[in-house]
Amino acid sequence: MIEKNYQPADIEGRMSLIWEDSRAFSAGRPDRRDASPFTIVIPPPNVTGSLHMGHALNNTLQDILCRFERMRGRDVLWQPGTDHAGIATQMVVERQLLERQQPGRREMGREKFLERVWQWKAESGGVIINQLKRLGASCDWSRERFTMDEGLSRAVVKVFVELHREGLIYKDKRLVNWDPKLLTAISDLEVQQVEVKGHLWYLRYPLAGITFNPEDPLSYIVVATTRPETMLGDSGVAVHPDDERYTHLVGKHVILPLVGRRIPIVADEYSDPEKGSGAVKVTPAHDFNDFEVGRRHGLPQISVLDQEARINLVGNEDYLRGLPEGAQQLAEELQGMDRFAARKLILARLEDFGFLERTEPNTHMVPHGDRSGVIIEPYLTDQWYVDAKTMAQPAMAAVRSGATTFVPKNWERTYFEWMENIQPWCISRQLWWGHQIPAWYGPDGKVFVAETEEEAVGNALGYYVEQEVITAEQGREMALDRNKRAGFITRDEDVLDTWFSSALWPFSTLGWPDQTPEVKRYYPTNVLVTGWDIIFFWVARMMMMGLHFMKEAPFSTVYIHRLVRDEKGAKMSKSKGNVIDPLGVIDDYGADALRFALARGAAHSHDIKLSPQLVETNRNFATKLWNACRFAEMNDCAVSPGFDPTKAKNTLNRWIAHETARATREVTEAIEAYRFNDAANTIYRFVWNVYCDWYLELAKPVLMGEEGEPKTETRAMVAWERDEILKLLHPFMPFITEELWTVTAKRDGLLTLAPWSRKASDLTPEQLVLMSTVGPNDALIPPVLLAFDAAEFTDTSAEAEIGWVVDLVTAIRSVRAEMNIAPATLTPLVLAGTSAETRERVPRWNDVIKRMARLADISFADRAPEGAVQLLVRGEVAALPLKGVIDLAAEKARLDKELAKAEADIKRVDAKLSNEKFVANAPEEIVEEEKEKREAAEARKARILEALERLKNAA
RNA sequence: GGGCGCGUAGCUCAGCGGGAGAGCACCUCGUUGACAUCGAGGGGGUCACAGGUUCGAUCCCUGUCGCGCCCACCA
Repeated sequence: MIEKNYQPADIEGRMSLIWEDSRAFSAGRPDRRDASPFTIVIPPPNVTGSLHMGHALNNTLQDILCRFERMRGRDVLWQPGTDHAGIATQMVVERQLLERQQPGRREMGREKFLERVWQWKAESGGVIINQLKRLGASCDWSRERFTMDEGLSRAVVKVFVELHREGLIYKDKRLVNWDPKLLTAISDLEVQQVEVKGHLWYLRYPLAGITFNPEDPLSYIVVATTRPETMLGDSGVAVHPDDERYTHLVGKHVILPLVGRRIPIVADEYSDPEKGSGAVKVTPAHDFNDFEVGRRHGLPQISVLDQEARINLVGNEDYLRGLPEGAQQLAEELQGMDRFAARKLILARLEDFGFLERTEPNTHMVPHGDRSGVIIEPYLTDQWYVDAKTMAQPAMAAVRSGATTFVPKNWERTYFEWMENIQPWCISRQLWWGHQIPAWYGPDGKVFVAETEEEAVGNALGYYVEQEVITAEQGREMALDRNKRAGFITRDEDVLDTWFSSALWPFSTLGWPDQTPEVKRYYPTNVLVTGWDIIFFWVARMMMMGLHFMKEAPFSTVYIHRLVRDEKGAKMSKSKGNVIDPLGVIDDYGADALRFALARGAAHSHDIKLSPQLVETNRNFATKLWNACRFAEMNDCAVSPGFDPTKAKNTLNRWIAHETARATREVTEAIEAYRFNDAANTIYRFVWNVYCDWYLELAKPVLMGEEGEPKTETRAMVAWERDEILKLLHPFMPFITEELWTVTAKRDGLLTLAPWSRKASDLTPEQLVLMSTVGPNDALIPPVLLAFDAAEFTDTSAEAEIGWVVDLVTAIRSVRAEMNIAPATLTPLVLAGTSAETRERVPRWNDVIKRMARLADISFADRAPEGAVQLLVRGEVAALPLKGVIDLAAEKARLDKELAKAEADIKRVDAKLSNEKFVANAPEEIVEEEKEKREAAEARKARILEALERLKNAA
């Protein structure tokens, strides 16, 4: 028995358990061994994460695909898991320590701290997994993975070691984006350019050998800068080689103000004559461009800041080298000062001595750390890099060749754009939480990279014994005792960028580097579903790693969805306070309603604007479905074992079967094309506007009438239809559909494992496999199946007959409303001059039409009675004799309006048909259509004129 | 500076070469035997603007204006 009221919360809790108990979502189910696999790897949420609307959308879409393919008989693996999220997690735990006034990370030491993080992970990590379950995500939860699992860590080490051996991972000393708050290097992608209102300062750099005089422009050269404090590290001034203003100065020197360093003026194309003064100061250790300029001209790299971006000059050999007496004083004064405080002081000094020419306001982009929010400092350090440029080549080729396709296709351009300009990927992070880099150093700094400590240490000791740095005996002792080798062989302290392990996700989760059966069966995956914000972070890097290690792209399709925004279109953010919590929405309206709202909004080229009200609308839809099923139940509409919908005799039943086949086809094609919104909207309309509004309403007289064959058939058809709807809707609204499936009949199995279309159930397993074979670009081959279905169900005569009923009822309702006829007033209907076809139809629909159009009776006549309202339905006249009730003038006005419309139609068509070029150039069928339109309009006009004539007579 | 996307009914969006669509909101009517979380009906749009291609343009091309986003080391 279906409960009277739809209560999503009850249902959803229950259904989750049932699915879990039946292991419905397990990959490799015995009944699917011969089926073709379908794999999706979840974008692993951070262990620190909790479900937000972006997750809700992302996972709803994945779930739709997985449930759809599962119902089509495929062996689905939706691989779940979480990401260790290096920086984010470390920050969470550090904050917790601070809140509890416990010793900080550094006081604890690395080992203790990591223990603490693992403890945190065990206690509160991964709450998001349960939240995903509440959303209805049909992952194979038994296969949940974590990027720092033993197995996945093994994959990380293996990849690092192999890429290092191949020269694709290397260590380099160059400028990195340094986060002075988190005290770690970060990658280009973790830097956000933020527009900042600042200043452009024009500085006078005195020429060497000439006495500086602020009044004499020939005694100095002007450089402009937004970061005056970096002048401490200047080691040159660059001018453009073709800039005639400065050619005579190239090769000469300037004396760096305040500092006193003598630095050269060089000619370099980097310098832009249009910008600033046309001469630019060169600070190789604090600016990416200057770094390159400095390299080209052999200028020294003078780093003047420490890790926390404080001035560091005292004892700084690079800085002090070649400085005159007295330089020490400035160094001491500035030492330890924050970079911005130092800027102020330096500017004041420059001004005091006449070195500051002028100051201009200047708005420019300043790099910020996306986690810390502080200004990033280009900083000279040793870091590990991936040769992304080399690895990007196969990754681009795979997309170019179509081995991997982006949907929508435009994103490929974005992908190429980035890949073509890719920079070395800095993968080392000065953090503790993460995969520690498998590199060990000897006393001379030589690097030993290996998969295990034993191996690396063995190699190192062997090397140093051979070099006679240590004796063989010492080597043996150190090999056996970690304490003995401490200080001699040390491990790299750094960990890898979180995205390094994420990049391996499509194969590391399957057990790689072991050649597991899962790797064989489920790699490459079919589709990756994600937002555009992590195309670079994640998608591109999975492509690189997948192609390199698996020799195949990790997925054949990348579906990129849009963002979820609030109802006004603003990005949801905590600070704006416009965040809609998916779990709250689920509490209020149910997961199904939320999912359907998201799916209906998931258009290709628009972000989704979500409001609670929108979810409510979709909850109402669920209620509608619920009540439709209750109606079926109340009328004893039950699944009938031998029932074959293709053999239905009743026109109405043939019609709904026809409509269902059409809807099934449309929904299937839409999901295949990742047009989730089209799919969901098609079902919405089919269920509400076709099944409920017309089919059930038209079936009522039969269902409430006497027992007999029509009633038996209709009951079976109502139930069959209900089941088809539950199937179509299941990928979108899994909970309510599974509940209704369970409650409405004794079933052999769960809906979630039921065959997608009726015919699929009739196919042999071999046929099913054949049809779900993956083709190029993951194109499935269901058109075979659909053509089959459609042909079998197509019934144009049923369509025409029910169409006529629908039009007739609609026309009568419309005119009754217009004429303000009370619903209680039953009016007679006279069909005038009807065709034999109509005459034959009427008895079949007599009850229905009377009921739905509020009629007293239906009769035939040669012509419409005088003073009747005359309607045109499919070219024939339906008259409502309402003499006395209707306002003749109003009726005349109504007919005049229709006449005008018919005449306008004729006129427009005539304009076309009389155009020789149109007749000559337009396709034949279009011309033919236009002619038919004209005829129809002419006929309509004739009928309306007759009607007007009769009206006149009545008056 | 480069790139992408979007401007269609009050709102959110479909449609993307041959007569302007949906949902929500709005107005009118309705306690009809699944459903008021509902039913019936209705109003409302020079499809941003200007050119071009075409027999024909909301749809294709070019430009303009407006909005949003991404990338970029420019002093």
